[in-house]
Amino acid sequence: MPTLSAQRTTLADVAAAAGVSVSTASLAFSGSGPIADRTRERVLEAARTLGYSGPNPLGRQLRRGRSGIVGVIMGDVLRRAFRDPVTIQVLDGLTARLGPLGLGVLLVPGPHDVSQPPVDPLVGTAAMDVAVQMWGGTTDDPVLETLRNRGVPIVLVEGTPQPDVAVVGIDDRGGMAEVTRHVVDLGHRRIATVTLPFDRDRVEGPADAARLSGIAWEISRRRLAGVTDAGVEPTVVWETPASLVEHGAAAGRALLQGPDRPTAVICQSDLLASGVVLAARELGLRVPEDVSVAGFDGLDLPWLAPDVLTSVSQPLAAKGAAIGDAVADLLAGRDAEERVLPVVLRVGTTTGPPPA
Amino acid sequence: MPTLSAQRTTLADVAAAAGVSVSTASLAFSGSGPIADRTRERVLEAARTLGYSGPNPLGRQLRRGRSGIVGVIMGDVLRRAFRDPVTIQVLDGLTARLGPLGLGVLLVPGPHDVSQPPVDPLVGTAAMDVAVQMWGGTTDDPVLETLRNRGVPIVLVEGTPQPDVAVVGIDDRGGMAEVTRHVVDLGHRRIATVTLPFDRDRVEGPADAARLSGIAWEISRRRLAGVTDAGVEPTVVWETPASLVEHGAAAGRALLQGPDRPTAVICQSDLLASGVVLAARELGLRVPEDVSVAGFDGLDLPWLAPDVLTSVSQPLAAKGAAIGDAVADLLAGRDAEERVLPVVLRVGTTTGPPPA
DNA sequence: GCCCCCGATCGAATCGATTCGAGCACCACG
DNA sequence: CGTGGTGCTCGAATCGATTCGATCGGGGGC
Repeated sequence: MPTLSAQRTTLADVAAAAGVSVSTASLAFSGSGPIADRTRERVLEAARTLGYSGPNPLGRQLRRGRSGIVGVIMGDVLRRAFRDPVTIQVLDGLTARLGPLGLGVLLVPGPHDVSQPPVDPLVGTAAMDVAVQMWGGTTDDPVLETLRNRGVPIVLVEGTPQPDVAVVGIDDRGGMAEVTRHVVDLGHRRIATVTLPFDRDRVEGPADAARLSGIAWEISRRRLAGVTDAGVEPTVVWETPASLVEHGAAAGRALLQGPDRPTAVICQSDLLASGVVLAARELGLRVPEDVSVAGFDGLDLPWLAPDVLTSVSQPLAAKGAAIGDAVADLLAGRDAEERVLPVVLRVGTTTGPPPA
Repeated sequence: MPTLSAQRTTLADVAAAAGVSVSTASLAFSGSGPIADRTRERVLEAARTLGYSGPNPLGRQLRRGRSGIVGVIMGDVLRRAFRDPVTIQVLDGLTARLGPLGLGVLLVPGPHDVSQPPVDPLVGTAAMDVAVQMWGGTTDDPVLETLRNRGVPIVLVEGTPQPDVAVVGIDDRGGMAEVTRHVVDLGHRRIATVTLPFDRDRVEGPADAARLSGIAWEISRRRLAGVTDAGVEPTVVWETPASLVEHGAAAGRALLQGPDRPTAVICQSDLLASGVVLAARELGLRVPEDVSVAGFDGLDLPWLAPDVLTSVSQPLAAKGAAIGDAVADLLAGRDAEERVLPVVLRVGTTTGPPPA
């Protein structure tokens, strides 16, 4: 039963079998420190015989004071967050950068819904050398609070800059201004906008002044500010509960009815925008002849083919890598500067001049 | 600087401050064992004063011999695996079940491509109490080999049953047979099928006898067998490199040309099927009047709306939960029985009688 | 031929908590 | 007033590896 013995075999056993001290055996595995080739061989041979597959990570971690784990806090239900290709691709870029550093990603779920406690127990108890919060992160975020108490360094993605927290983001505001100008330059004047959620309440529908003045989530606020920067006062600001195709479709159905419907809809995400496109088609409107639609993120959306969504491309893999760099900085004791990645306007086939 | 002191404060410090022994202080936190309320209060008070946020997980883990971590091995690049909603939703169900058990999920990437070493270093070195392999898992899988050497118990999802490994899966074969019979009953005779990858080579195109006889990945093999079970000999078996909309579209474009094109296409995943539907529309074919399309998984595909894909629904959250149960079994030292979850045919709007 | 130095190896302390058995004080009962 | 029991608290061992300083032996330099 190699399973059982493998679990119980320790470095001390191997050392004894090889006739060396524990410290020497340790050197044979870690490679740090001087050791004669012959000795190392002998130790490895003994390990092989005993079915010892290397030092127990738990012992190593305790001694080193490092777990080699980066906790990634998904700002929301896994399911929802994961249907967001943006998060996924960033996560992919992150793991790619973290792997060579010998670091692994521990998935920490956000709260499942408003009724549940806002902080997953793992946030307070799991071993992690650094935490990455993928979304949200207002100043009074209880998750950040907990992490700070533990003394875990934090990387915040697309959140509110604050002391003692490394921030990684993109130029949302500039990108949004750029795509808005593109739409304005085409001649549009009646422009509506569809936004990401404002806060944990996740309201759906047109936002009134009260809601507009209290947008908690940085990303929604910044992207909205971009529209204003371009000199546009949206006819409607439509708030969605999540960045999903179906919410975009619902927004589209609501916005694109009636005589004074907007001639262009600018969305804060590609998923929302593709929902609007589908809704427009459903209503018998041609895109872009009858209505122009723009998104944000620059995703490949195979199901819109042959159309290409006009959008603002953000460098997803690079963003993941930047997060990884920030993590490395914090681990090395450097304090990480704010990283803001550039975005670029992608003009597709879903925007054109407004109908005459 | 609460950060620094928090990191360095230990249970011993708290005990000293509270005027109790370390063991008593430990009891105050763990809650196991008898302790007077007043004493506990005193300890917690001292902890608060010192900015101690609870026992260091590393120490606890070493002592307990448990890390509280479940390693989840994504059978493929994160990016690709994550674009697969099936994996995501299962993962969500899994974390939901694992949370209450105090377990966290460590993401372990599969190899990025064929040229890279097939086993991520984390598989061999990261602390994990149980490993879950989400995909693949042939008998000679080097990942499983490594895990076995380490003595880490394994849960295999949709893989080849083998000794010492807990298996969770669904009734692929039965489900596929059912949907195939549905199509046959509608009157179809010329039926093509689009499959998931056969192996790490990820070939794209029609599969010849040689390839058909050597399908390494269990899931593709079983779903194909389901078609045969229903008495259907597919006119073409089209292999794809991954379960993605664009590969389905490519298959559709190739299959749906020419005079003796199939009247129905049965796909091994919904993503592939939706690609086929899009390709059909692109070619000016009506679905289901000109061609019927069926998928597998039972996903919500908002972009096909108002169409609903005929498919075989698998219980994704329940699958995640079943994996969690298997994990719990293994941790408790029970050996887990094989879990096979039922599937159910969902007749949508994409299948109908063949053209006259 | 002697001494010094360097490379290899070893011992022992340490990381931070958990846990078991022993000890102790106090209460209740006889 | 003595004894048995109960309920807390404490000491010490332990989990498995890393690492620093000390030791030992052999080869090279003078």
